[in-house]
Amino acid sequence: MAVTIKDIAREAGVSRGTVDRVLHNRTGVKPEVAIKVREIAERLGFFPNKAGKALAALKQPMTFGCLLPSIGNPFFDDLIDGLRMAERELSDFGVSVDIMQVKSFDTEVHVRTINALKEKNYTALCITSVDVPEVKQAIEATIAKGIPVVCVNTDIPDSGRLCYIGPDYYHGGKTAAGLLSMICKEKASLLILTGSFHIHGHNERIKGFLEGLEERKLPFEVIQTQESLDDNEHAYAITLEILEKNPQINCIYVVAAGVEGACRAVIALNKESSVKVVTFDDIPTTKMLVKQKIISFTLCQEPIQQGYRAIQKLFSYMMGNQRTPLSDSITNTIIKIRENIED
Amino acid sequence: MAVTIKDIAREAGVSRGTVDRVLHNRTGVKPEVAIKVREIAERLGFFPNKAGKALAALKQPMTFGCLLPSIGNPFFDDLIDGLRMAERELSDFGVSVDIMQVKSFDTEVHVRTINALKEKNYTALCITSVDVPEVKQAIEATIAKGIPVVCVNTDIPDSGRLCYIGPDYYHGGKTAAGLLSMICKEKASLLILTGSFHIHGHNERIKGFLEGLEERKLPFEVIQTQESLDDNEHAYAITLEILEKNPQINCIYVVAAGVEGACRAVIALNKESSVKVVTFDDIPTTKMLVKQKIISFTLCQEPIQQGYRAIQKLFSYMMGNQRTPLSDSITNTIIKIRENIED
DNA sequence: TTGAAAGCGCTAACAG
DNA sequence: CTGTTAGCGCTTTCAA
Repeated sequence: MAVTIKDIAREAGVSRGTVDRVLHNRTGVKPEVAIKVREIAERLGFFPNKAGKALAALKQPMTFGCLLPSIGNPFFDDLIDGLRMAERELSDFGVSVDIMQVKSFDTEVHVRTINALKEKNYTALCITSVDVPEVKQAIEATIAKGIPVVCVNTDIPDSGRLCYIGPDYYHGGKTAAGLLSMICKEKASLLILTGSFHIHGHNERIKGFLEGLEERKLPFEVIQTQESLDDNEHAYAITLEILEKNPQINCIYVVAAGVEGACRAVIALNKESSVKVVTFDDIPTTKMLVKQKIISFTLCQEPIQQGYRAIQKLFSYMMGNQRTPLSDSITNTIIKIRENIED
Repeated sequence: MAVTIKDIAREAGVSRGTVDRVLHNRTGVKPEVAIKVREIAERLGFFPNKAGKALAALKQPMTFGCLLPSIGNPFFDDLIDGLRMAERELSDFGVSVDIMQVKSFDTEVHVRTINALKEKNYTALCITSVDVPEVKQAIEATIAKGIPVVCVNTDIPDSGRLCYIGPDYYHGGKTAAGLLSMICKEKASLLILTGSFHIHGHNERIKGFLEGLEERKLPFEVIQTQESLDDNEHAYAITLEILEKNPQINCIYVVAAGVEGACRAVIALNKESSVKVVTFDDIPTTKMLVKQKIISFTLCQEPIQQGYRAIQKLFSYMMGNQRTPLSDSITNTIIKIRENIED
């Protein structure tokens, strides 16, 4: 049986209450007693029991607030599933999760929402936002109020956030390049479809991709790089136009949303077999297109894990002594082809 | 706050002890009272609180016994990491894990070990063994003694095991075929290296592979299928010989261990660029060979998850009412190439 | 500055 | 057949 707070109390000749006070760095303990208790705890290798702690914590249940730019973006469905899964698993420990969904990555909307969440006195926040100064400030203010924040899916460095949980976008791009150069024997003439030139993750995916192609020594030429603005109709229109004007294009690299639109253009031009499409994530339409072999492969980022781990991390942080910093959690780059797309 | 046993007791006008008895189907409760309590529990949507349960359970700690044919097989290192990870996470709930490692899949050794584990009165067992009648009987005897069993990595159906946690071998083979047909433009002349013709999983990987190639319409010819007996030296020798005799071979499909040996032969014959090697799992030597591009890709089966989930499943089964059967947990087929092999 | 006690939800042992 | 009680480990409150 592990060592308990009682053991420490007995050993130190004090009461359990005093030990608890010391262990939580609360005031009102004679310094010499505190030192002695700490020494004994250390020596005995004390580690607080989760079950006992959780049970006592039930009296002060915790609620985590989330901000997700998920409206109209099916990618987040899986991430939300992960959040809910963690909530379910931790509900017996008094945890609940509130999700605030917004549409788009508009800075003003995000700042307003973060401030609203701050006022609601959540135990902690879990957010997916944009790396701009205004948002950073809103996060700093939240943390200053004593509400810890984690970033999920998109990092906002230097904001004071506890940690980042999400993919390594650069690495995803590089993996795309690796696989493409395995399936592509001729020179690659590329159409790159990004979501927005202002989103860091999208840029990283392009950078990793191009550097990866060079590393693999696949000859290539970027014919054009365009923004889809995460909109299928727009993606369809520009893909159609560019493919028509540049018949030499044999590969489309879709960095963000707009996958279905781009593929629709490929199909409309009867280029399913001459143009390879490489994408990210596996929202339902993407899955279908992989199964139909319109998309050669798609790279996923474990969205369920992202949601799940974010909540688990916050929980363990709140349950811990709140002084141990959390480490980042980078999700894997998962290659999906027709055969394993339904995994 | 969720509904507790106390709420039910009050509502039913009985004591907490009685409610507990009913909920655990223990004897000594007047049938009509039992019915009433059950009805109220149902109506209130009662679900026992994990933390409370765990705390009480500390008085009767549980120990799970494991059997793994892991000696000399680095694949199991990751699986063991998963077991230990779960043990660590659940240690506060009184869980500990004993691992019994054996060498090889020898039936007699396995039966003897299972019987030994049975006598040690573990709370439950978690085993990787062979699907043969003798082992099946040993498992049945263990279960008859009241010790539940789960199968990890390799299923033993109809043995009464609670559930299977591991890969879908057939599906792994099919995925290998899918990817191979994407990177291979000419007819595939195959050397298939299996571990043993008597291991079901290995056969499934071959079956899935061949059927997958047909589905993808990649022309192919199996030049030879040989047993490596999971031994690198043996794999080296036969690969060397077969490659020399059949220079048309352009693809080696390694279903089990012996990867390093097979690759050594490819290197010895300077065939790194003319022969594609496709393997399973990512033990250290395999990782290295993927990085060196000797192996085109390797298919992994989430070994850490296998160990982790096995223990978690046993725990939740023992903590639950022990009447809800466990569902199988099929791990994903993870494609790894040079770029994501270190994920 | 400290100790004692109550209680989180559940289980088990003991009385009746 | 059923109620009472004690206790798992920890936190918090009240009292001293």
